[in-house]
Amino acid sequence: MADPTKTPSTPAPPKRASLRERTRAAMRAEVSDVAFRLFAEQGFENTTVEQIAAAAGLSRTTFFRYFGTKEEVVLGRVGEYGRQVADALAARPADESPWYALRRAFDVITEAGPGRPGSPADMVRLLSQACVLMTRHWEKTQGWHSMIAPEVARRLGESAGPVTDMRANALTAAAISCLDAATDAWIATGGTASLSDLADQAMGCLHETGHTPE
Amino acid sequence: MADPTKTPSTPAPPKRASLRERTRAAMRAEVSDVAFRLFAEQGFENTTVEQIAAAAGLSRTTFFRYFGTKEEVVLGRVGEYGRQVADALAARPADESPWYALRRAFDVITEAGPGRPGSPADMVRLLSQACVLMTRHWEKTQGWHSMIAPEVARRLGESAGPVTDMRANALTAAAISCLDAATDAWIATGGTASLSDLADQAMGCLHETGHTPE
DNA sequence: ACCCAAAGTGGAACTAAGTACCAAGTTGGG
DNA sequence: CCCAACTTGGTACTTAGTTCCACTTTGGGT
Repeated sequence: MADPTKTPSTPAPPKRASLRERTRAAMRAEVSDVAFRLFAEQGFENTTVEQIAAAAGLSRTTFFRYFGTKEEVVLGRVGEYGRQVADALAARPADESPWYALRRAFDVITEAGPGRPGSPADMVRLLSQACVLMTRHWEKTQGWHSMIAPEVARRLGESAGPVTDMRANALTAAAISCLDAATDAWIATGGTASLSDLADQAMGCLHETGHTPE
Repeated sequence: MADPTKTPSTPAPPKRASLRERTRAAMRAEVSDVAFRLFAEQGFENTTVEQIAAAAGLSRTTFFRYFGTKEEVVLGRVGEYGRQVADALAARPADESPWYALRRAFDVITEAGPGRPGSPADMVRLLSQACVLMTRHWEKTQGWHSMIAPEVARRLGESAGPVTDMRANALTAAAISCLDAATDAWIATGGTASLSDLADQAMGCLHETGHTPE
């Protein structure tokens, strides 16, 4: 695996947006478009870098100069939407609660109609189908999530159904995320802090009743 | 990438735990131990399948019969802990709130001292270092998370510090998880439902004020 | 208009993950 | 005791990703 930190794509502009850099960005965009067309036609896994390079009119070698990884083509696009969400979040009134502000920032994604080509909605479809994030796919099929979510669904005490399942999935994934955040913070301290306390903190900031049974 | 659904490891026991299956499980465990020793010594990326196979006394080919992927060695171990958490969750009193029950189920991980070899705590350390889940690493360094979390931290209105950062990370990751759950549910409906409503539902079940600014 | 250092390009050769296939060896259990 | 089923290792292949080198292009200053 390539180290994602030393991406060969944009080595931080030393001064301004020089002509060469703009050309480079344009190339990246064009190659990305070509790649996504192929992905949509034959799927992510079934599309080789060679095909993309050929279709875009460059060599395999050069492709890897623009994208360090095949995945990076997809991830780059995802990152764009992330930037939009981040911008939307920053634009929200400062006195809103973080959770509500986040919900409104996500409108950038949720309110985008699936009509326009290349819209976030379409991309979401492609991403889920493409199974790029093999890891997340695994987590949801074989990992903790699938083992825990059913029990959570049962505990929600609602009639079984797609909406209840979704709520259980959200709850489970959020909890796991909190645990992840706690362990990350714990590792950052070199293991000196109390992982248990950190987990309380992380989960508590989402639902104050995290400390009490009911 | 191998399809994680057709894992060559345990093709569903047709009748009982036959002798051959138990032998197989024992082999898997032993190979896994050898692999983790190598991972700990030289890191995940720098350890080749060939090395693991040689150290375990089997051929490369046979290794792939036990583990479809090098990652699966690690993921298998993670899955064991997941099963423990799931069991712990099922054992909690039925009248506890889901969120609290989840918190207590995580005690299996958080309360395990980092002393014993192969303890969850040690494994957590290894996993974060190994960067197996290249995706999650990316998400946290280049992805949405890193773009959104700082803003959330600012909005928490607390003095900057490691704990605030962790709370912001937890909040951000949880919100993204909710959005993921919503889009998954949305895709499951073929795009007929309102993604926006689903997002409200998913985020709302964690913090009731998700629907209101304050 | 000219020039050159820097950047871009493509090809060849390499490592490593993962897959497909085959021929031989082992063994469980009737 | 035996054979069908399972296991094993070897070879050959595809693809992602890296490294190196030689060649071409070009931006931008003189």
